[in-house]
Amino acid sequence: MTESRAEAPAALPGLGQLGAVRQRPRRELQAADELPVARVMVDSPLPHLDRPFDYLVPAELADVVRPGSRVRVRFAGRLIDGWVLSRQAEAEHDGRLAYLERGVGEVPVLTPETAELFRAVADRWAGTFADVVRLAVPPRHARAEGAELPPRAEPPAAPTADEWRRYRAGPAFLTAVTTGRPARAVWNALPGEDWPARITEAVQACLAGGRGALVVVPDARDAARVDAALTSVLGRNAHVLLTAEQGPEARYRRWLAVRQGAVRAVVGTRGAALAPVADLGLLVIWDDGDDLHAEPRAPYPHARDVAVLRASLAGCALLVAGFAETAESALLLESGWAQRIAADRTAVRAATPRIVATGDDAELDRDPLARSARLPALAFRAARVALAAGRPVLVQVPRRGYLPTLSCARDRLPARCPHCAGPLSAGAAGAVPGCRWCGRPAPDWRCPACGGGRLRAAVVGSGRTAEELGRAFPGVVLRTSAGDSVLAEVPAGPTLVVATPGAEPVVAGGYGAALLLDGWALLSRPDLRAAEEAVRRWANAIALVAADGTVVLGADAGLPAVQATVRWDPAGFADRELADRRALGFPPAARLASLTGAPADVAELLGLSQLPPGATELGSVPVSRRDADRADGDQVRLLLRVPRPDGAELAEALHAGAAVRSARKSGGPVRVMLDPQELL
DNA sequence: TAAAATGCATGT
DNA sequence: CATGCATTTTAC
Repeated sequence: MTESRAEAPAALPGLGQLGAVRQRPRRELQAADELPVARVMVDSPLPHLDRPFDYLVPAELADVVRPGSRVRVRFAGRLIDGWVLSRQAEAEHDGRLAYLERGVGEVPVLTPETAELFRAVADRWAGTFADVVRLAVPPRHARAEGAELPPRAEPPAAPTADEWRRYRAGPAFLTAVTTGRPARAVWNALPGEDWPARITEAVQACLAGGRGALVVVPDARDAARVDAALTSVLGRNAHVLLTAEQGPEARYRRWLAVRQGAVRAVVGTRGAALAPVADLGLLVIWDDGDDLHAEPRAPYPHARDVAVLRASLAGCALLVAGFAETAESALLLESGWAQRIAADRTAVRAATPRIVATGDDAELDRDPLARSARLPALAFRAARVALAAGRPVLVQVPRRGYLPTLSCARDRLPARCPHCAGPLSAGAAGAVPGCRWCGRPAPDWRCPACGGGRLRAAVVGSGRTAEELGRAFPGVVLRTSAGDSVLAEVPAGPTLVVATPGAEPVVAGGYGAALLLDGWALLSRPDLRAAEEAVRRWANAIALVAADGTVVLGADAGLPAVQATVRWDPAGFADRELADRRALGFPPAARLASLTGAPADVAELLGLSQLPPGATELGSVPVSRRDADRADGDQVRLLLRVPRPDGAELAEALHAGAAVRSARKSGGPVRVMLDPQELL
């Protein structure tokens, strides 16, 4: 019922075989009277086909094929899917036009706003429109199309901004959202903040003003928390939850309800940043430093950057929120594009538990067994006090599986390449250390901080923590939340909760204490974002601790990341991080692109791309074969850097280069990523 | 997977 | 050096 076919007339009887072949059943179709040309984007992964194609709209489809409609078209012989960008009076193509084969579904899947957004996302990340549509529009499910839409919820009253009064500019932001002004803010949430409730108030403010709202969170557990908060305030029908782990039918049904404007608020994970919310008034992104916001499928957009782009295009309000703050957020503030929403120091002090860093005990550190068996005395005492008072204790342990890399033997700062500031790696045992980015050897490396020349391998992996703790605190209930058994919540009471970052359960009233172990390991990771990531993980754990609780941070108190955490100064840390990145020429101060593929293919793409004049090549390095990746040949990765203003030009050049390669059908695939998340 | 363009062998 | 048939390329 939902498919409309442009029927070809039945073959005429009596027409000879030869005749039938000669004048091909040239379908006697008539073009629509009004706007007979449809401008169509075809669903092809080939970059050189990433442009509109003109088709004639048969009269039978005149009413069902609208801008945004999904269609089937004959393209180079085969039938493929496409999306109608617009209906036109005239074609741009001067050759013969084919007719659209049929329409698919009644509801146009693209809106003018999302069509523009998808094009902008494709352009920003050097990808194709079709790739972005694939991320944004769930697979069609015919049964879901027949489903009834939920009843429309009435706009709620504007919320009281009571809890937002703790933050400077907080109530003003809610007012701006209610009145439809495109306010843009970076919100530094206080520890212990019931952030799903605050976000719910912002959504309520937006709905009260008659516009739609969209909330993007890192994972399904966070989405469920916001979903519950929204339901408790707005009821069941005012919003939907859009996450990848729903079944295809439910997913498409909810997406359609949003598309048709039956539901005006959405909470979901990264893909939801592209959801077709009608008349968007507010975008919220929570914990934008979480790498789950980075989409692992082409063209690899980051949900925060999508949100920033979309807020600009749609002219809507944006709230970039979290307990921690990223260098990207700091740049939004520095440029004046966004304003900060934060509490003053008095309120911060009142809300923050006591946080102490243990420093690092060199002796414990040298012996990993001793390290896991003997908790620093401070941590042991804090845990015992909390448990004795009948309160739960959170123990945060890093996930296993970090790469062995090199750091200064004395102060443990990551060893960086003197030439390009990439991380040094030992490579084969005993080999000369070399740079993971530019491949240069660094035989006479010296630590820029302390002048030391000795390197040490930083290998991490603490799986035994739970066991060891059980022995240290006999008789105490021990729960773990990690990997595929993540707890959303634990009951209040004297429990030891061992969790990996991102999997910490919440507890009513907050934890009595938190022990953040192996901090030095987090900080000595080779990643560019290691320090920012460490601060973010610590901040998220600290935020779960009661204001009268204690946090023991197992890291050297002299390190800037540790100091910022102990003082609860995520904003100051982000500013500093931004300055550091600028000095090194890294995102977000500069824009990078990585090209990964067989050496010849990478070289070919580079040769075909007209890079902006300011582009510099950071050299190509062999890429270690990723887990289940194809076994074929050695791959290299090339990094390109341009000044931030040239980012669009860089993306365009690479897309154009890829288009030439695909038109030529030459060579194997090259993966292009802009501002890639992990820079090992 | 349909037409158009190109390549190629064959016969004059 | 046309002609017919096979193969490759284009893509509306």
